[in-house]
Amino acid sequence: MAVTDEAIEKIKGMIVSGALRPGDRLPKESELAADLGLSRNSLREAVRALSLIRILDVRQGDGTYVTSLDPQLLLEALSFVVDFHRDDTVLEFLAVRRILEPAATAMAAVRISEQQLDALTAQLDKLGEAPSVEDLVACDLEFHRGIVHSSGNSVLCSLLDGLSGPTTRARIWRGLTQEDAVARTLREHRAILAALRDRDAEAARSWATVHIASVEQWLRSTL
Amino acid sequence: MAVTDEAIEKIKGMIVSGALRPGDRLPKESELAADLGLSRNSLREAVRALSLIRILDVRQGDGTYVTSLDPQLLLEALSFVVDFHRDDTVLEFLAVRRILEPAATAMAAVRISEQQLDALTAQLDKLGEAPSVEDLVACDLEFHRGIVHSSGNSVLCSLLDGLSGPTTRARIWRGLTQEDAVARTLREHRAILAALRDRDAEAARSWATVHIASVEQWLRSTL
DNA sequence: ATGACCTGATACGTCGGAGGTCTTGAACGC
DNA sequence: GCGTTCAAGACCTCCGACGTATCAGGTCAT
Repeated sequence: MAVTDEAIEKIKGMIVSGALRPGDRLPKESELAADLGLSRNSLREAVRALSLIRILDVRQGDGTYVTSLDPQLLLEALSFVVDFHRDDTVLEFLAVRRILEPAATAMAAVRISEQQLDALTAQLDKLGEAPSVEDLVACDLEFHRGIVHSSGNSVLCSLLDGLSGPTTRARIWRGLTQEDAVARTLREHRAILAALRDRDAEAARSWATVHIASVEQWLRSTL
Repeated sequence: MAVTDEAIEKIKGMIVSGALRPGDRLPKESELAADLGLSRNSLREAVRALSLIRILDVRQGDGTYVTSLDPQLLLEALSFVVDFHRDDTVLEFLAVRRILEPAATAMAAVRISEQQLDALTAQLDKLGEAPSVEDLVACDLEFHRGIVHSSGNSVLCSLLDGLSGPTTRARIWRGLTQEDAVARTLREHRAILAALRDRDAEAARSWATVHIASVEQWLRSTL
C-alpha cells in the first residue's frame, strides 16, 4: 500500500478512535509528516483527499482542523459524487427519492412547527401564480428542503439534499417542455402544505408520493 | 481558489461534459499538469482526492484512468464517510434504513428470481439454529444485500450497503447482550423469505419493517 | 514456430528543499 | 483604548531528482 494511503488510514484511525476529535487541530504538516513517517508532499495528498470529503478543514496560514463531522457536512460530499452520474441513472435516483421524500414528509407532519408552516406558506405566496421555470425549481428545492428539515433526521435531510441535485436538471427540462408542469407543481405544493397543517401524516405522504411520481412518470415516458 | 481545487473542478468538468468517458485514460501527470497550468505535485493532490472517492483509478507504472462511475462504485465511498460518524447518529442512520429497506424488500418481492430465492434459502439453512453472533451478523448483511440487489435499483442497493455498515457494530453489541435477539433474527429472516416466495410485497415490506424496527427499538431503549 | 525470459521505455510514487501567500496575534503609535 | 504595523507561523506551490511498478518488444532456448 502506498504511503499516502497509509497516511489516510492512520488519520482516519486517529479520528475514529477519538484521538482526534471534531474541531481539533492537527500537528503542522512537517511534524505530522515526520510522525507518520513520510514526506510533506505525500502527506499533503492524504490531507487533500480527506479535505475533499469534508473530514478535514485546511485553512491557509492557520492550520488543519478536523471538521464537525456532522452528517450534514459529510453527506454533502455525496452530492459531489452524484454529479458524476449520467442521465441514465437519474431514474434510479428518483426512485430512491420517491421512497425517502414521502416518508420524510410524513415525519414532518407530526413535528413541524407553526412558524415553519408559516414560512413555507410565505414562500409559496411569494412565488406567485406564473413563476419562471428556474424560479419554480429553485423554490421547489427550498420547499422540500424545509419540509425534510422538519423531519428531525439530519441524515435523512442530507441524503435527500444530495439526491435532489441531479434530478434538478431533469425538472428544469420538464418545466420547459411540458405545458402544465408548472401549474401542477404549484397545486401539489399547496396540497402538501395543507396536509402538513392538518397534521395528517398519511395525506402528506400520499401527496409527496404523487408529486415525485409525476416527475418520474414524465421522465420515464420521455427517455 | 487553490490551483489544486481548480484542477479537481476541471477534471470533474472533463468527465461530466463527456470529454473523458468511463475507462478513458488521462494524459500522463506531467502533461496534464502542463495542460491545466500547475505543477505535478499539485495535480497529484487533485488526482489523489478524486481517487479516494473512486472517480479515478491510478495504476502505478501504467496510467490513470476514469473508473466505470457505476453507482455501486461511487456510493462505495459513502461507507468511508459513514465510518466517521459517532454512535449518537446511528439511530438516524437506522431510521433511514428503516425507510429504505422495507421498500427495497417490497420491490424485490415482485422481481426476485427462483434461483435467487433458493440461494437465500440455502444461506439461511447453512447458518444453522445456533450460530455465533459474528456469523449471524455477517449472514444478516449478506441476506439483506441479496434481497436488495433483487430490487433492481443499483442506487438503492449501494445506498443501503453504505448505511448498513455503521449499524453492524450496534447489532453485534445487541446480539451479545440481548438473549433472544439471535433466535428472533432467524425467525424474522425466515418470515421475510417466505413472503418473497409468496410474491407478497406487502407482507415482505411489513416483515422487513418489523425486523429493522426491533433493532431500532432496542437501541433506543439502551442509549 | 513457440514459449519463457530479459530489458528498456514509460508512468506513477516518493522525497527534500526553496520561495510564496495568507492568517494571526502581539507590539507599536496615536 | 483603538487602529495600524509587522513578524512569526502555517499552509501553498513549484522544481528536480530518484525509486518502483507495469508493459511491450526483443532475445534466446526449446
